[in-house]
Amino acid sequence: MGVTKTEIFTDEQNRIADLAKAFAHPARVAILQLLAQRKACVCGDLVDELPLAQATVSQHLKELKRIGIIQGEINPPRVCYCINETVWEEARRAFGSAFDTYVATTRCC
Amino acid sequence: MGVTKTEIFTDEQNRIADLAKAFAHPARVAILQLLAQRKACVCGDLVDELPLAQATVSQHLKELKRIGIIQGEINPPRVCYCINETVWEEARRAFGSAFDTYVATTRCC
DNA sequence: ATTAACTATCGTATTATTACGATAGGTATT
DNA sequence: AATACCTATCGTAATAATACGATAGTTAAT
Repeated sequence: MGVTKTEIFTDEQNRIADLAKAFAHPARVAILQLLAQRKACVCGDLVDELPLAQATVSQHLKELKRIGIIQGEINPPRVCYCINETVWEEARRAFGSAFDTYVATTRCC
Repeated sequence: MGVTKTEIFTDEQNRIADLAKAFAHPARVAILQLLAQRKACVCGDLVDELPLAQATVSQHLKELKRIGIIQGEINPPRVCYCINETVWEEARRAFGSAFDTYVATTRCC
């Protein structure tokens, strides 16, 4: 995304932006929905479910892992992915409180 | 962000991704925080608050307007921006139900 | 040992994003 | 009318993101 001067923003703002990136692509939304719905971890089944190349899915999984919202356990030759509950709750709270800062009082425009 | 095959995903998935983009950059998080906190609309004060060029702030505002989460009322020579309550609530519900689809039961990996 | 199956990574083409200076266009003030 | 002020847009450079084929590396099965 171009340059993004992260140093001029607070850690909280940068973290929220990063957590939002987890949901900022429909493929990642789909992956997170699949992982959230199935109690059992889906592994490479994700590739079958999504009309994307294996390399592309793997790339999205890598991004989600970087953010921390999912985790993978290597179980060769497969890898088992699942939601990282801690980060999931962190994201829930972060967005929750972000939305709560707006109290709909009087309109202005 | 490259190509993004939106046509292979559901409308809901694409909408969530779009709403997430509103928060997927720290500058936009900062803008939304300012607009949410102040009951009165901040206008070009945003440019003073953020250490970014006026053109850059305007570009972020345009993106937030495209998503619909903010709205601007032209009041020349100023423009008054504020949260669009409808879309704000839409986003709250969308993320809320997204997070609720995950019920922490048994771990798998 | 070969083969098959599953993933991650590399390389690369294409497109999107970010940032900013410069400019244009609007209104209010002088 | 000229000026000052505010904001949007244009043009552009730099960088990030998306997607995929090809390849490499792993383990299980033959």
